[in-house]
Amino acid sequence: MARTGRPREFDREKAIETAMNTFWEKGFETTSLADLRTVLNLSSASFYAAFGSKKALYEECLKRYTDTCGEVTSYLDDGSKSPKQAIQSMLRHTVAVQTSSTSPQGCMAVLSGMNCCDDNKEVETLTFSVRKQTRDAIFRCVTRGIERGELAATTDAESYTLMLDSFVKGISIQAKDGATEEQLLAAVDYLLMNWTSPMN
Amino acid sequence: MARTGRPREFDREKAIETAMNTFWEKGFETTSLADLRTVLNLSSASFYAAFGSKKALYEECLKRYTDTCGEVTSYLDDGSKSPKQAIQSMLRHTVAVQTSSTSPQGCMAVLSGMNCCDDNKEVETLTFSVRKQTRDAIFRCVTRGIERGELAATTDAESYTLMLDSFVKGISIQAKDGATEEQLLAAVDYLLMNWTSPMN
DNA sequence: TATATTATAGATTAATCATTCCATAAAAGT
DNA sequence: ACTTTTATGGAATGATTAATCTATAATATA
Repeated sequence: MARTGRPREFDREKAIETAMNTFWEKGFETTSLADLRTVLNLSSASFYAAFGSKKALYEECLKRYTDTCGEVTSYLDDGSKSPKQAIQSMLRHTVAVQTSSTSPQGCMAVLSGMNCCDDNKEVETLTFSVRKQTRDAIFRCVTRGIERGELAATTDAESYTLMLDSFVKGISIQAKDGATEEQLLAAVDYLLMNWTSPMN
Repeated sequence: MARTGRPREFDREKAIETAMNTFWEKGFETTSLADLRTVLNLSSASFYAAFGSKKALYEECLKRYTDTCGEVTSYLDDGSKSPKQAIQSMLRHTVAVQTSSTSPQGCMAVLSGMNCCDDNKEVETLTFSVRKQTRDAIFRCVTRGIERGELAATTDAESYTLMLDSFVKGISIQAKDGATEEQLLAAVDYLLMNWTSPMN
């Protein structure tokens, strides 16, 4: 059964991508509905018919982000690599995405939903859960590193994870502040010297 | 010559401290003038007579922050300590401040002025310069570490600084996300294992 | 006591905020 | 052709934004 009614005149998927980039660059609170209507070239009625609300659109955009360029758990949970290699490839991918000239700098989950007013605390909660997912995946990777003997058996997985994850979250600030891919890749190399690897 | 006219009924210095904490916790854009008037218990006229504008007050608050609890360059430029010890004491102080229960979590220069609308780009610029000052001080410290032989002579000071500073900036996100002082101090210890110190 | 100066409370402003309403248009189903 | 359904453009909504205005109050100086 095909859809009835007047067909939409714009590509909803492309609109989400465009809105994602806007939220990513400017943040949830700082992106006004007028901003969205401008970049999407939509009337108010069309916007609300298609997306429900600014907040609902943001949720779709954040999901799009974690489903595409912001996805990192696949790197960290890749059992075909050594834990150190998994962390390394995740970090390199993260640096590449966050310094790319074709998308906003930094991580959407760090930069776009950190400070919301009381009415929009769900947005903070949502971005927090994304940040937590990354941290949990790093923890799994560190745990495997200890199990495999890549890291000392005495390593406190939680603290070591927090060390790595703090660096990861800091990349967003550096990228936003103008650090280049080359500079951050070199920083990644220095960080991983910390990871004592008797095997490679 | 004493000041003439009706005396102010509130303590301007205390007001700056209070406003600083509000901006620090909620961010510049998310803190409304109504919010400020509430926490300061001030009428609009009194507010503008005393501070000029929301932006001008923010500037005073950020200066207050970097002059007090947000001050870190003194740790990094302390020549009486070894460069590694200087970095370490700076990191420990930073962790203590950013996880203290008596003030907002994280760093004001990272969290309060990251995403501003077009009218308030000066606020972004201002917080950026604060972040840059910290990075420059870390760079000086790293350079001294190389000169003294604490770090390998082949160390790229810029990249190593970026590695350390990314961690520093990431502390803000972790603190805001609920990391405790103990957890972050342990993370600091793991980070500094990276700093190869033949001398201590 | 009179004047100059500054602070106060509270109303007011124009702009912007996210959202909704209304009339019309374009498609599918009967 | 007619009804149902959904999308559209554009005006209108009430709330909130930062900032200003008006009138009055409290101080120092002359």
